[in-house]
Amino acid sequence: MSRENGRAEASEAGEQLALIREAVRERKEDRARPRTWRGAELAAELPVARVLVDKGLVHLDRFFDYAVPAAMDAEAQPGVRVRVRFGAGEKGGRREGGKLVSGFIVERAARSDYRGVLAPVAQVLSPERVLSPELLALCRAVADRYAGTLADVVQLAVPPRRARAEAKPSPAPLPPNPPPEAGSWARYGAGAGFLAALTRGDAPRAVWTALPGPTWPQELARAAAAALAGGRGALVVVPDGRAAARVDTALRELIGEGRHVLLTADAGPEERYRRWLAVSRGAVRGVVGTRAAMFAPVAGLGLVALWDDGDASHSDPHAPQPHAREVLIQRAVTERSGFLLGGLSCTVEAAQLVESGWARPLAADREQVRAAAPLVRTVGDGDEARDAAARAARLPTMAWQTVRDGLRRGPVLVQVPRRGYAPRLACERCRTPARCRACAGPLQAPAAGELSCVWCGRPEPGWHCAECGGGRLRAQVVGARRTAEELGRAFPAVPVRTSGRDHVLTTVPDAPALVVSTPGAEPVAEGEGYAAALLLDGWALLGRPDLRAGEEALRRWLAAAALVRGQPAGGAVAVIAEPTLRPVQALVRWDPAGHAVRELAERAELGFPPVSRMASVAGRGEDVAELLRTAELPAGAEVLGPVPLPAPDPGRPRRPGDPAPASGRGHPRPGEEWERALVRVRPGQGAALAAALKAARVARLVKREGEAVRVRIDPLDLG
DNA sequence: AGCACGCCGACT
DNA sequence: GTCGGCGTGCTC
Repeated sequence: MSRENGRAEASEAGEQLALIREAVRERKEDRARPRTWRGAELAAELPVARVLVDKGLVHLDRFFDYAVPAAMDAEAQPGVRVRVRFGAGEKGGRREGGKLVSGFIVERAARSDYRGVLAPVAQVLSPERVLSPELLALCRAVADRYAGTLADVVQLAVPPRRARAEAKPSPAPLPPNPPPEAGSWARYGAGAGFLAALTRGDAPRAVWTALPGPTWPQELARAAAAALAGGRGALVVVPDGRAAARVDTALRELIGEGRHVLLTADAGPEERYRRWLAVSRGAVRGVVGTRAAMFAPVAGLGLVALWDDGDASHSDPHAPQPHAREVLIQRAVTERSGFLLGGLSCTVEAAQLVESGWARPLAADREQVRAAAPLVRTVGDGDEARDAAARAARLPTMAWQTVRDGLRRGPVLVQVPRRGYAPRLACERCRTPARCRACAGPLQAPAAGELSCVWCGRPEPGWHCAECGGGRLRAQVVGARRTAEELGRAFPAVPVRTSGRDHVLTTVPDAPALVVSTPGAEPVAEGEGYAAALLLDGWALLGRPDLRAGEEALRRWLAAAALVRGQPAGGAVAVIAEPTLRPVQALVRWDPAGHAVRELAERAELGFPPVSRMASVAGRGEDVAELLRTAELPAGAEVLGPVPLPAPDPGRPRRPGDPAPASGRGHPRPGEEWERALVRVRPGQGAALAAALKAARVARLVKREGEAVRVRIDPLDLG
């Protein structure tokens, strides 16, 4: 910078300072208006506070400068929550009124680029620096990736304030625990080495295919303990409170009290904030929690771990709907920490991390798998039952025998699908899913209307199966849980216990019983585990109109089957589903990683996510079209559709866990026709896609053209 | 989103 | 001449 330049800037800054001082003096003299502050002077150093104003409006996704009164100088540090007047008009060189809104100071500065009179910070809500520079950078990165606003992401990352929790000091940090033994990690070839690398301070990245059985919480805890032993932080994110409690217990057994916290909703807001503060203040370096914990401001992160990334609850329902896997990948990279993505199953995204070389596989050899997994047998639902009792229960003979034999030795798990899965169309003869010839999207048949593509809307009147040439389609109809009731009647001497959405059982005793459960609610059987499991209605899971149907079916089957004793201990599983289907075969062979690799290859071939990247744009037809026309999409971007958006099912109220209708405003109003388009880009262009869609949306909002549109990066419901 | 400013038509 | 219609643009 030249001498002249420097001087010019300095004098400009001086002038501005004088202007600010004058404005503040005027305010002081204006006694008619009550003030929340009484400072006569501005802070001597860095009198400007850059503030993130907490209003979710897309076009306000930037910082605003405020003056820092001297009285607030010490407390008005970057990261604190403040109240500021926002939206006031200027009158005679002075600001009047304006609504009090809250925000965060993100930076203190010597001068402002704003050519006007700065309003003073109205109030520092608390001196607690909750939005650290690291957390701010993470929120910024997540907002960019998901075409969302910083304020929206910060709202997810920083829990609401609880004054009482802030008043208490956090306990003093404890010295690191000694490194843990390898324990059950010894069953995995690279397991002990992975733990050692975490303790040493390295940043190993692994996709871990967990062996069936109840030990994975201990293994997650051991990995966290290994990172903590090296004096670094560890963050473990799991899908639900039940899993979190199991990992929490395991970690406490390993490293004792006081070195980690459990961050879940059921602790209550105040207790949760107290624990979050202990992490934020650096008093505690270990975190086990559910989705929202993915942002936990752990100091010196040495490990981020995610369990079961295929579980839908890892996707935040609040705008901009970030996925825990993507957020933790981001953290592993920028915070140079180790990374562990584990599950009984394996998602396509996880397989892609391995295939791209970003992470390494962490799996046991086949011998270990065979020893730990139950014997899985499969039977197509067309097979006739030969004996009368089996026919009464509407079950194929083999399934019936599996249950009967299991009940002699212990509890038997019966997995029934949840209701409400929409059917997908498949070839009647060979059951190959029906796909669009133009974009390979799934086909749908509206109640009255012709066959068309769910993605691009192209009609497909003369469909013929690409595999076998068949010309007839079948829609899969859910068989229902009635089978389970009938099963209960068929074994009258055995107690029937149910676990579902409303009452979830945590455990069941090690005694003969039929345990009927929906996927995800399976109780853990005490002792050795279930003697057998019966997985019913595979077609309902496989027939969902979703790109991930196969992966999801396998994930749920594996989760249930992993609760059954290993084959050497007599554990047996019967799955009722077409034996030739890929997920069924993967279950029989207990090979989730292989399944994911094959799915990944197929998605690459068809141009599906995550190999390509997608975004969905929904809104009134004219608004969708306008947004897509104005957006400067990356080269080669492909727009599929738009197609009419199916009206939300009014018969089924939303329940927790259901995907939320995103981003607050902008629902189809009665009588309003909504459309949805998908935008598909090549790998590596996801960031450009998000940026383009965000820019186009901002431009539209600034110009106040049309209604809001919903933009969703990595949409889950790809019909 | 609010709210103030501004540039044209009917009124005292 | 002045009041006020709501189109346009900004919010530190």
